Amino acid sequence: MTVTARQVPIHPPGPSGSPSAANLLVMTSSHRYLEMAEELESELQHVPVGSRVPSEHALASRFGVSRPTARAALQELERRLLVHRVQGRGTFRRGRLDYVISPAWPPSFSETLRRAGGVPGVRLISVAVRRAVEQECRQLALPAASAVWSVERVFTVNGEVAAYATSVLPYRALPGLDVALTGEPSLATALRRRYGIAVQRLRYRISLASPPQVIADHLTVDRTPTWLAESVNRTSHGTPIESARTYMRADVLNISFEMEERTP
Amino acid sequence: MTVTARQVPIHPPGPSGSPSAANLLVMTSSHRYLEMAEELESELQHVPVGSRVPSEHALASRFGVSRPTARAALQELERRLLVHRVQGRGTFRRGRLDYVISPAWPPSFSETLRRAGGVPGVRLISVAVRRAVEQECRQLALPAASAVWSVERVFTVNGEVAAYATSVLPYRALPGLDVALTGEPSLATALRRRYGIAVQRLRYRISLASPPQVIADHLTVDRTPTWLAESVNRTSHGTPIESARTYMRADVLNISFEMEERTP
DNA sequence: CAGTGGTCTAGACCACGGG
DNA sequence: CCGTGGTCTAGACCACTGG
Repeated sequence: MTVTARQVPIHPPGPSGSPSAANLLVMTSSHRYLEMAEELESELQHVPVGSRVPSEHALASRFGVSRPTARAALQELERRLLVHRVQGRGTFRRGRLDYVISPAWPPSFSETLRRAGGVPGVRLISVAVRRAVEQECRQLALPAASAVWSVERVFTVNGEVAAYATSVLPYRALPGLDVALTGEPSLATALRRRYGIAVQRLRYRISLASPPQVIADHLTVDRTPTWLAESVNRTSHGTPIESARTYMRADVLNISFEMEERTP
Repeated sequence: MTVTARQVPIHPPGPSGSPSAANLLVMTSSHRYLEMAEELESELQHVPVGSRVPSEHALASRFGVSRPTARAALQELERRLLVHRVQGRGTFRRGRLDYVISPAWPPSFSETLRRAGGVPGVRLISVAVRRAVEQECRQLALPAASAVWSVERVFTVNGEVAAYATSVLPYRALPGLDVALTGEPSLATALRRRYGIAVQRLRYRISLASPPQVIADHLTVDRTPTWLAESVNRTSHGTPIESARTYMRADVLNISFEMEERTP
């Protein structure tokens, strides 16, 4: 059985207009900016990441439309995650990195990014001690209201902000974590070097969410949806050691989440 | 909820404005549509899903802005997945369903949706037999160029199109699948009733992608990014039985992907 | 300083849905 | 039929980046 190739009725059959050409013009003229987007998208296929894309003004005159229309076309390409726009600088070809999460690989942002061919960076925003809330105690298998480290970090890839994470770790088990982190902002590395702990994934849950304003500011984006990963990591002995919430820009990273093969 | 309320500042703050007040106006007036979006977002928190949201025209007069500006505010809310707009009908509050994928649960779209509190529907688009490409043979553990069923389906939730899937299954193992599916569009149910096969997840990979135009048409959306799930299911004996590619609307479903707990 | 994108106006016509 | 959202124009001013 085939797909039937449903006959689509002609669109607005203009008043006795000339046959096909007229129909084509009518159809197209009401979606001019989408046509432009299609045309530009196909041209962009062969353009290297980071290249400059013509300006709104240039496109307006090339396609013979007003600037708002040319702008709409570029915004459409931005929604499709194909380009990246910066006020005062221009529009540029964008490429996303494939960030693969798998139970088989260690839970390090930097490691995962390097694997994807990116140059990772970490910036420590804050380290603080506070009492854990109920959910955090449950996830880390701690007594109620235990003291925990709260670590706030921003991650970059190829110089661009890509993610924001808040991690919560048990305080007693990790004395001097604040000092350890100021010299070595990679949490996985700090845990290994300072405490001999090799972290592994325990739980991971990912979804798509519109970030709160505060976090959107850290990510230097508007509040369009981003990845939200909620994770718990453990030591090689099975003890939960870190609970994290990570927001990741969907226009920079294409998260690809792989499920472990079940042993049959 | 009444309209107006909020005293809206006078618009064009003419030259020689008053000092600090003027500064405030300048700051705000350059992000008027975002201010509107913030205000509307907070109002929308308490609005039930499906409710009508004021029209562009109404908002323009309420906030004292032009229609394009009011429109920009509503589009911002749409990007944040808070509202849903239909030409000729209006703007409505949107709610996403939490679609949870976990190795522990059976790989049935309908089942998963019911679990999330939605009313699922399936529409069969096509069933066909063809030769498998190399990758499909590998995933299904079949000899090269084996015959396979290719099944195309569209899924709805609460009457709205939510997903589009193409499944590939071995032909020899499933005689008469086309007939079985015309009466029972749920693949999991058909496999169980007709062949006594209980499918389970084997592999699952999820990411975010801009769908091809053909699939965007099936989903009745523009080409904004959607979820793309690539999955392989197996029988209870471990034999791969289905390989699928599923596009799911991110504005309808919030996919939440859970990793199995590793046995320590 | 020129060029870029970001915002905004005040209109216009169209396609669509429902009464 | 009217009201909705979808598209478009031809301008305007602003904020930001870079040389």
